[in-house]
Amino acid sequence: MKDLPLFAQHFILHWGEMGTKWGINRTVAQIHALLFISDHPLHAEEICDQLGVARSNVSNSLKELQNWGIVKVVHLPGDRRDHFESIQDVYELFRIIAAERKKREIDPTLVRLRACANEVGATDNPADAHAKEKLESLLSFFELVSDFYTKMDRLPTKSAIQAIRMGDKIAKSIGAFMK
Amino acid sequence: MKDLPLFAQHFILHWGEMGTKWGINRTVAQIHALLFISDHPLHAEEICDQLGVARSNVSNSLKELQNWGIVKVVHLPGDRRDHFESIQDVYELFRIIAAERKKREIDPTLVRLRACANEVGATDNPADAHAKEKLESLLSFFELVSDFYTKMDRLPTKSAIQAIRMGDKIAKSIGAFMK
DNA sequence: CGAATATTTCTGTCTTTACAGAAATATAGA
DNA sequence: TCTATATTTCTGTAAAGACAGAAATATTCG
Repeated sequence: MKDLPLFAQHFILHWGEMGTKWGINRTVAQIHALLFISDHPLHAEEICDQLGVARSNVSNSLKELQNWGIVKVVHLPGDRRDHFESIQDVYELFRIIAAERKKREIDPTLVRLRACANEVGATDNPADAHAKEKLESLLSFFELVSDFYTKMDRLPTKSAIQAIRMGDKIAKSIGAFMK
Repeated sequence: MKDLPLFAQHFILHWGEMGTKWGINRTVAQIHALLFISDHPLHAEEICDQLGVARSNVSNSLKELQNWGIVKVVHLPGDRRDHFESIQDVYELFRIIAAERKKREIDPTLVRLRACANEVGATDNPADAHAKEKLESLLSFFELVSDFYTKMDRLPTKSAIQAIRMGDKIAKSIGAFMK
């Protein structure tokens, strides 16, 4: 890590810590940070040297990043080694991460909540009335979030960003309209 | 856990697994799930029995949930024991979670990115030009997200939900407007 | 104040995850 | 095909996190 400029070290370390708070392996996040700020694709050995982690660790972490779809393999002419580069566009990056998290976490939760709602609906025990209502409201919320995601994901980046920028004005006008 | 109806068991177990994927302790998430679907506040001993975890574990997990602000202590007349209840409104629940995550994760990242941007700005080494640009675009993105959060958080729940519901129409109209 | 009960903190164990180094496998060019 | 190089998988160890049970502390009521 000593070879890297100080600001890069700070960024990579912070990104690694952030990762752990979001259930992402520290090394995985650090490698991503390194690739993200790099102006050219790196091969595994370079990543080892820069971050001071074992070759195997880098190999597995890179596979993980490729599974997430935020790092790609590229080949350089006259070089047999795999080189790796991160998605460079920030919005695209988070769009992919959001899509992946939805697929892995929101969607299975929807399935589970629907199954639970079925189970509780079948028993129809009055003692479960409150729990039933709670699960249903939770399900509604996740469906709302899921639908919103789908809508936003269909939009081109520029429109989506614009919508985010104008979030308050839009929501305010809706609020006024509803009164 | 055997005392609980099957759907409740399934929900609690799933919620626990979800938690781990988001960097939240499994037991913490399970206790929250239990309190969320419960129609009355529970005391620590009841939580132990229902989930089959140690008293100390429950104690620490409850403290964690209180730190997040999604579980509150209540006292029942004629009972010395602390009783605990979860925020019951789903939107309010996720509003609080979002606020807390922003405070713990987005805000420190903003601070860090600004510091990095400063550091790289000071050196002004042409070799760092690309990294500088990357960090700046990342910073812009986080500032956008942060601002959006602040705007949305100021809105009453109903308006916010309405804005989410109408997300696609709004964004589409912006998109058309921009062309 | 003292006993009973409730709660937190401490300590050690167990489980899981992270990770290095070695071994095995795969790949490309000679 | 053989050799050099790249990559992945395997294996053991180390570190971190989760958690139970015990001990300590605090609280309430008689």
